[in-house]
Amino acid sequence: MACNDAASSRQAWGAGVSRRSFHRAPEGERRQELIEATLDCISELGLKGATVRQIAMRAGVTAGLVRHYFDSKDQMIAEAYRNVIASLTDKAKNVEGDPATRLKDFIAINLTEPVADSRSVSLWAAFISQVRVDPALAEIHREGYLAFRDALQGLLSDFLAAKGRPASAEVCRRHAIAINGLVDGLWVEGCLAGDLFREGELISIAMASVEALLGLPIEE
Amino acid sequence: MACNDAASSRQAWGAGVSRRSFHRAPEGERRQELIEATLDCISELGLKGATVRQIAMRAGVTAGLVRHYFDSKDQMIAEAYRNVIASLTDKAKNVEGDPATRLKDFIAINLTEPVADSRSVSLWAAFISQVRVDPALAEIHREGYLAFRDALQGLLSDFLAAKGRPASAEVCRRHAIAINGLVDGLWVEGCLAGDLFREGELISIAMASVEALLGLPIEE
DNA sequence: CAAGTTATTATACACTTGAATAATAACGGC
DNA sequence: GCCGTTATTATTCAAGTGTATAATAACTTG
Repeated sequence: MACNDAASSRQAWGAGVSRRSFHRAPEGERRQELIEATLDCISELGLKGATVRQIAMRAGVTAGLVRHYFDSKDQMIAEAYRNVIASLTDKAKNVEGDPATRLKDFIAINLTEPVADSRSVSLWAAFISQVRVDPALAEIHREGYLAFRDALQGLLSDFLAAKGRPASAEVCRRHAIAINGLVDGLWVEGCLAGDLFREGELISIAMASVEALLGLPIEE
Repeated sequence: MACNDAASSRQAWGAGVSRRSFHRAPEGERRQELIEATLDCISELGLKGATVRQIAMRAGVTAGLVRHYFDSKDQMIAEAYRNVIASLTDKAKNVEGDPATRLKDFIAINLTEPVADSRSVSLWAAFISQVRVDPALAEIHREGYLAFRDALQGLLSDFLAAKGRPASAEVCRRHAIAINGLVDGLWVEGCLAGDLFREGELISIAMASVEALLGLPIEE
């Protein structure tokens, strides 16, 4: 984020032996910038548009630098994937308050920006499409999915208990699978074609659906 | 499907001026073979592994032929996308029988092979990831989604009427959005990590969820 | 402020890509 | 059975790919 206008900081160049001036980024910062640039490229240009040169250009550095921070382009992309999964799940896992509020917020967060936007779903889809190709990505997906579902299952367990209807782990598991599917499906379509839905409609549908699935009102 | 072993049909070659013998495919057949090979490549190697040469090899022809059937590689891929969408929606749209059976079959079909398999979801994701890049693909997706949801909405409308609980278009729309999301979400996860679920579990969860969402048993 | 370390640049390389071209083998009509 | 049409092959091309390497500018340490 610090000094990305490298493109404009070229000096005279071409005449003598001098080369472009540059900025030495602090520890770890350039790494994150490169990952961010990678994700920008993937979401805007597709996976095959995310070339080393294109990524470096966005990050305001030259292509060679990529190999100084990562063993290979593929490794950088795998690391970028972990970043995406984390950004999609972190926000939802940090909900706070009483069980009903936490459940409600969990659903709303996943259907609201920044989790729900076209960039996120593009990135998610790009990686999903590689799950069959690269087993490492498959493993990352699997962990992310299970962590997400487990978090949801915990929320449901607490919620049902608080409502005086404690449920077995098995029942909670089935509810978690269903609600996870519901939220994921609505998230995808909302991201891809948000204009097909009215403002707040998806959240409203999601809330009503969860209430129907659990057979309980979420609010007091 | 007819004569794919072109790789083995090379003749002497190399010595004189003769070239590889080949088979002139009937009208439209080669086109479909190329599309099929394209989809195979995308699902197994990813979008960027689906090169003209790789695709041609799978189809048992040489790379140049692609441009004889399609204006460009991109156009061929767009056409392949239409193929995928069609294969994902056709089976589900042709359900027959009484309203309850049609609804039940619709859900089951979407969560059973061949609709629900890792190849399908890979292809779907590969294209979804390009929706932001290529507006033509965005339009194809939009049409496919709406057709699918409209079909579901019709099924729901018939089902509710048959159960003596006719519902307005608006109510059916909301139910269709929710159930579509639910089925899509379960479909994705089932395709990606089917081993996380027991045999038939996803269908069982989907059926129970739809009953809860509609507030009605599906069976008699 | 000098010397050493290294993050960064510039350039080169071998290879792959989608596309264009010309030659030719396969087939349909007569 | 020959001939014209065209589907198919073989080859070429310029542009783009990830990676390797050497030079160098920026910072760190004394």
